[in-house]
Amino acid sequence: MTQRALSSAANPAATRQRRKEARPQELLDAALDLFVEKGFAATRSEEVASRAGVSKGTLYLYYPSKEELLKEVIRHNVVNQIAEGIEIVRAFEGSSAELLAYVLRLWWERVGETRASGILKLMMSEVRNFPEIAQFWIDEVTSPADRMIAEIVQRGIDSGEFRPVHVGDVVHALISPLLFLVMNKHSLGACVASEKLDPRAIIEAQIDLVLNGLHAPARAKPAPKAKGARR
Amino acid sequence: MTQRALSSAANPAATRQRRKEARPQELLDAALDLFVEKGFAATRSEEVASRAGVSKGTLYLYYPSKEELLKEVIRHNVVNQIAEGIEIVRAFEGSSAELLAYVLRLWWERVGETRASGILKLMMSEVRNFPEIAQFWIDEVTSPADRMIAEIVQRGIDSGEFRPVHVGDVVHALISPLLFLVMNKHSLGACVASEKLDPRAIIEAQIDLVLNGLHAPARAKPAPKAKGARR
DNA sequence: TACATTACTGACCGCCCAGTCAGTACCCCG
DNA sequence: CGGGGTACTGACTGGGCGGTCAGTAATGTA
Repeated sequence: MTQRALSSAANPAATRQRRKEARPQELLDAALDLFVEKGFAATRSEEVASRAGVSKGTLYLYYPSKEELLKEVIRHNVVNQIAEGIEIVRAFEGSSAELLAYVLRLWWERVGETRASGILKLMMSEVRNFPEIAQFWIDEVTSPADRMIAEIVQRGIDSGEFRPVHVGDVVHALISPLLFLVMNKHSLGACVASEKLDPRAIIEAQIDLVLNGLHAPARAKPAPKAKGARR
Repeated sequence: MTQRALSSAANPAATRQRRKEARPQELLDAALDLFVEKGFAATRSEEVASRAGVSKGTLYLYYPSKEELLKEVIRHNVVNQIAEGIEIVRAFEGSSAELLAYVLRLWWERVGETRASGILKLMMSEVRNFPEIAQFWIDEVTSPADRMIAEIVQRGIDSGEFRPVHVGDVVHALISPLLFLVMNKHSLGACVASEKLDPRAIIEAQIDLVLNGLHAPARAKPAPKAKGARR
């Protein structure tokens, strides 16, 4: 996907090319990388163009402003992921514990390890300057995702597989290490080699730990008490 | 026109004041708030000055450049916190489980709830543009903190209170929800009221969950569950 | 080969902002 | 009360960057 951009940037005598179809995607890719790495405000639009192998003028042929480019980067990288993931999960058959483990691993494979993970850092860093994006993000990403995890946990409680914890809080406990890994990958981990973590291992440990913490005492089916009650 | 009205020290008098001693701190506070809110690159130095109740020229009397101001903001807000926290923890007497719970609550109280939490977001967002800061941060913050938590967990394992998990991974499981809360507080949570979380509740849930996940099988020595997670 | 179409270029414009410095006014000391 | 030291100001500058557009060259057509 970025080969073309890299080659034309590296190739000194590259002749000018007309590739109307490929430009938007290449520009989005370049913009995502740079916005994640340097931040939106610190990235010059000419850099984006240059990394995509075009001139600044061409960038503005496809996107009316730098800000609109940012929004398109976010929209474009989010849209496909979510619904697709939810569908995969719905099709899963097995215990709630297995499903939770499956979801975490799947998410890391499909998001954490890919360039899409950069979107998360981008959001964290920049939302406050673009409030409209915040609402979009909640509606399209966090709410659906939270709801999906919550359903799994709730099902586990109902079936007696898990003890009756507060569902919302467990959702956060499950999600936060994934975000932690992503943030690390795009901040400290990208600066200092010694800070590189082993994501797979951490995720497996988290699965192990939380499933142990959720597991209902093995004796009776209904769990002993409503410890999770709050609010 | 109304620069002075924004002053935190809040004397509406239009007369210019000479307060050499107080300026540096006020400038650092203003800078921290704005850098966290808008990002380093997107914050104009005149805004910082104005929020601190001085003119831009005064800012440059105390800090030689915007970048140096950023570094000073980070240094200043980090130095005190760490060593102090470690000392408090060393003085604690009690089971490892109690100590872990204590540390999480203490951290939230001393960092998560205070303006110091903004430093975390600032780091995540900006380190990649300031590699020197990354090393400083690791040496002064993440390494000591990780080591401290790891020691507690290790002690718990040695004493048979916890099952023999991989220490490093558990440290991440413990830390990540705190970071999650902080990042939320300074990004989505600061934009959309509906995204506001209940940090205390989430921390209590995390404590409950992880301690359950860590708990060694009850066969041999440890006393029955110490689940009294209440304040 | 000649022409029409249009994807692409890059020099240019005007605004914005980090950083400066000659001047201002506060405060203290006599 | 006057005068000197200095904390503070804000107009100014120089460079940089978002955004534009007249021009250029690649491609399609005949």
